[in-house]
Amino acid sequence: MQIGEAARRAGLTVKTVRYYANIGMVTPRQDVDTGYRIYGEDDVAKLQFVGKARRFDFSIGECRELLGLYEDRNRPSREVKALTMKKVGEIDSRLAELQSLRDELSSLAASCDGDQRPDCPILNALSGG
Amino acid sequence: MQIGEAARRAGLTVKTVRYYANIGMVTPRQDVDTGYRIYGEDDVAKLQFVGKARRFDFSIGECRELLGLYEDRNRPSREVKALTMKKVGEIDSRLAELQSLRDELSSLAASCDGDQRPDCPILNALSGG
DNA sequence: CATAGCCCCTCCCCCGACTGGAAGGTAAAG
DNA sequence: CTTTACCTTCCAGTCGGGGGAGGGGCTATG
Repeated sequence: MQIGEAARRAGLTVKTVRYYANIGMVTPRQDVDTGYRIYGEDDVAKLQFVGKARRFDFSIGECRELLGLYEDRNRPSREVKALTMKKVGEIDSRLAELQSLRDELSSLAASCDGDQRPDCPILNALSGG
Repeated sequence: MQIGEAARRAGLTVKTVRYYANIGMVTPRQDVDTGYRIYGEDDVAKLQFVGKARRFDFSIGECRELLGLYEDRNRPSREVKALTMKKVGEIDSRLAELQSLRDELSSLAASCDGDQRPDCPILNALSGG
């Protein structure tokens, strides 16, 4: 199939799929005459795999790594699990960070009258060290 | 003072402070002879303001907006509160998104034995639509 | 006097992960 | 034959800076 259908079936944009081909992540066959990229079912599977991993916040490098493990029929699942757990840890950190940010901002908002007067605790807090 | 001290006192890198000068966010005086940027106390206050707002996940554009409100002695605090509430909403969305991501990933990891066998639920889940 | 160690400057390229658009080839339908 | 909908490559831009080259300048020490 052509890139358009492959992209549609993988839930990605054509631009993104072309980008993945360019960086050597998912490399389709190429029509010698037209220069069109030709995707097979296996390519679509890989695109779906990468798409989902990206939505799971894996970086391109990590996707490449996962894809390597995915394609290697003899890989130990230990490596995959380790990578996943590492990612979970990172998400936990980011969650904690965002949560404290949210609390701080929302208490600032609560302490602000939000009226016409120029005195605003939010700006005061921001301007204080 | 010179850019180095201003950056140190604002908790930013020199590169960042120079960048803020270039984009017109915090514009110091300039020594005619040496070309050095000269920062005053007011500039340091603005840098601190922007630095904290950035750590609060406000974008450069939003910082510019907040800084405008900060510098305008007659602005209604309503505008500031609205901007803050909007940001809190965005953080809430991102939190929910990250949380579901985390749950999905961690349950995948839990279902994976992590041994030598090539069968891995994580990869199976990723490759499934 | 030379050297070392800082501080400052501008300039340009680099990152990730794409996205947008220009300019042009290809294929199928009317 | 023309229109439409694909596809191609290539270049530039996004955001928020970071890295480093190449240069000027100040002070302190040998």
